[in-house]
Amino acid sequence: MSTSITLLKQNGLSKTSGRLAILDLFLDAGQALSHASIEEQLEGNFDRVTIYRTLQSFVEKGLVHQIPTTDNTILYGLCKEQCQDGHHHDNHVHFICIQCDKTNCLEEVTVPVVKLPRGFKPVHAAMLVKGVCRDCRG
Amino acid sequence: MSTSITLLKQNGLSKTSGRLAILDLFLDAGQALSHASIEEQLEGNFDRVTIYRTLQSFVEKGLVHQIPTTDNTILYGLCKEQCQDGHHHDNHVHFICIQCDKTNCLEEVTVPVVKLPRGFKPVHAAMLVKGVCRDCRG
DNA sequence: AATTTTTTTGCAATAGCGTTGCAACTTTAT
DNA sequence: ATAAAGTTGCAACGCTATTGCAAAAAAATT
Repeated sequence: MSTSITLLKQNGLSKTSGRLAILDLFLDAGQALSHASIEEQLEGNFDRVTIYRTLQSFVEKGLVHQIPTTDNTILYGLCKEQCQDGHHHDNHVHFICIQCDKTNCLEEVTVPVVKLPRGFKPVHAAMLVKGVCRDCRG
Repeated sequence: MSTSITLLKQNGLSKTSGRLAILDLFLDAGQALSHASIEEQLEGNFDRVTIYRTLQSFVEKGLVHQIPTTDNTILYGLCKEQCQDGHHHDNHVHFICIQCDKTNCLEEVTVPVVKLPRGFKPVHAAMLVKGVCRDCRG
């Protein structure tokens, strides 16, 4: 059975062609994707709304996680290794390349714990690093 | 001379009523602001487009910095203390309260340095912490 | 202080992003 | 095979953000 079908089942999502197609894009890409790039890659085979709703359901079920950006778009990341078992982790650092513009989940780099001022109670932390990625350094 | 006039001069921006009004909002707020909340507070005294352009020029000149979010809006933060001298720093942690929804610049908490995998060259790092803020904990 | 130059503002129009309601369709359960 | 539940596409809508241009304001010049 294909990885994408397994992933959908594990996360309690019914198997539809749209979800499989989008999930395969993530598995192939190995990087974070935006709604726009998904829509482009699907070449009109699925409606924009379907893509929005699919991404929404993926986030709700914890299949992918949202990555904050400063350009008012949302990036979606699929964690390959750690999340196969249904448990989702997004406590890793995200790396945004300033040359190729790709965003990678650095799953081996966990977000460090910081000491907050008195009174602030942390629940979740995210970290974004901008720079030049491995591929662009050559 | 008022703080806002000084800040504009220091950052090479001409003194206009719109910029002064928006800058005063930041100085009063002590928290990060979105375009929407600024527009609301200005009560129609300035055009939406003016607000966009003002924020853009503030970012360009380094008066304020953009804070990434996952809800496809951009937040703008003014660093009070460290940035008075014209030097802008945004290497601090941002705290987003999940109860009151306010975002604070924790200027005393610097973003920790993380060790990246071989090949990745960092240029800039940002950190977001979600949780309950001082005011909401009571 | 008056004039010129430069910059900024508001309006109108436009484009893009994201959501909602509803009927048709597909998937899953019985 | 059928019924129930969930998903999809379409159309419409609302919100966010950008651009061009003329009027207005600020800064520089004389």
